[in-house]
Amino acid sequence: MSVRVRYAPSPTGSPHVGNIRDALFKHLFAKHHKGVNILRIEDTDRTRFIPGVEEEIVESLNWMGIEFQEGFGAGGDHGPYRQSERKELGIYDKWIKVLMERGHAYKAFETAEELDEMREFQKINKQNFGYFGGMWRDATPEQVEAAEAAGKAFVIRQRMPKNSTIVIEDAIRGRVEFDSNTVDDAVLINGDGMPTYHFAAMVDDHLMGITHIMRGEEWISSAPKHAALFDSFGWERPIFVHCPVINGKDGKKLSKRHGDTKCLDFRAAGYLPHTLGNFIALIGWAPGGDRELMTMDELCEAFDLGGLQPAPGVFDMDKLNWMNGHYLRQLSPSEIVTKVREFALAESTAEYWEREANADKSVMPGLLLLNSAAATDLELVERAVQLEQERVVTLAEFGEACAFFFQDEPPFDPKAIEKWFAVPHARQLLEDLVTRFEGVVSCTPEDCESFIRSWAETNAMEKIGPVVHPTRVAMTGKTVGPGLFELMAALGPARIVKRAKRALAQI
RNA sequence: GGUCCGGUCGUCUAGCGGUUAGGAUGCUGCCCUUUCACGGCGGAGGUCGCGGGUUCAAAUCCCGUCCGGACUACCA
Repeated sequence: MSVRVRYAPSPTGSPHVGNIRDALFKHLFAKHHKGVNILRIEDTDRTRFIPGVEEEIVESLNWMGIEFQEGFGAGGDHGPYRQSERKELGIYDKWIKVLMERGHAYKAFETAEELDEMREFQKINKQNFGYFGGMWRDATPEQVEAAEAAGKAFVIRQRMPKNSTIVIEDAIRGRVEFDSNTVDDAVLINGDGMPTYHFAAMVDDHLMGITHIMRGEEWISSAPKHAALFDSFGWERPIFVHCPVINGKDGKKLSKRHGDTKCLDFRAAGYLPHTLGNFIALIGWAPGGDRELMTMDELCEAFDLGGLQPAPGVFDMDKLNWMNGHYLRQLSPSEIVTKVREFALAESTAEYWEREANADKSVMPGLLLLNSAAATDLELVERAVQLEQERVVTLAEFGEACAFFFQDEPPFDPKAIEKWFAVPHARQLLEDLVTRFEGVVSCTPEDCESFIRSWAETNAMEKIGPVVHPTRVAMTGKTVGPGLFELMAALGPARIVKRAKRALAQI
């Protein structure tokens, strides 16, 4: 039988890296087995629905290259793939009726207040929390009829079997046993007639032929409810795969205080989708051996349940940065220029960098400058990008890193001036620089190098450092950056002269 | 309170009864070198949570214990 898995997000918030990793695992698993990955929207709780999130889910998934062969936005024979629509079609009504008829579900008429009281009582008396039958599990048909006749609101609860052991075979953890008496009677249909996750997801998983229920480990404790549901219907249980979650550096659940966690924020921050994918695939899963840097195809090829980790992992930004720098270095300058330009122009990029949290970083001006420079002098931009790509970690950094190439008057770092324009030979050096390149049409890195070296030699300098540094400050305003000769050649004689003259005014 | 899950360098992990416990990242030293990076070569960092067993032999198997986490909603 071919593998069928589903990614079933709830449109209550933009997907964070944990959600996306969940989706990635399913994509890899489905691809590996040439199976089907299904996208299903779990929007049964209308009160928590946030407009626009469905779009963000799709956008995140598309950006990451996570594919669906079936489901929301992809079509298929098991639709609709939005649970609210399935509810309208009466799918859940039909199946809850079956459950009721078989005695595996019952109506419960407690009010919210009564339930609160019950929980309070349980807490005070140190009893197990939860609804284990209440007033209605064993109510007589007459009592139920009377309550209905009185127009009381009700929910439909699962009648968990008593005094039995429910065994879950988890693909990662193996056999997990539960005493059914410790599992409460979950609400299957709420007071509005909407199915809850416990019911809708399991019915859909069966109807959609899901073979593996892959989900976060936070679901382990409700697995017995789900298993019991499948048993009650007489359906074959899918294989449960409870994946480890991703935590923040402090070992706690990922949240805003860990910085960016939304998938799309990583895009806006300048990370490559493949970096994020490769990186998060390795949290909670390993291909065995020492493999780390892998293409999407390699990940698909290598992915198996056996490599899944039982313990939660921590999201390590340092390693993400390293990996992004690595992949950035593998791109050609023209590929990078294209990416940076798209990146600079994307609305989400500006939105991200204008946020208060990023107010201290000036990223957009450089990005925009690079973009407009590319329109007039693509060659310069490509050379600039090529020279900077080995010292940059994200797309966002290219703007600022390359800025001095395109600025008419790149700002001087005061400390750089202090240090290198104060040397006794600075003036003469810059004047000679002007003389050498004035009126020259073009120059190669070799031309620049020979100028610097011979200048050092004729001025009896043992090393070229004292010649290079003042020149660098004159050319870029900074003390750090690409190799001087390459950078000068990219700038060209005209700019070299102009900048040398400008620097002379600073001495 | 209850149920369940988890535990190898700071972090991600390899390991599946016999290894000097390996790799990556981060930190760090050296080399390269015009700076910063990149790259190359080293180093520090793990009593495999702890305590018992089983075994000639345990990170690997068993038990206990501690610590961490999840769930315990008419949310997912």
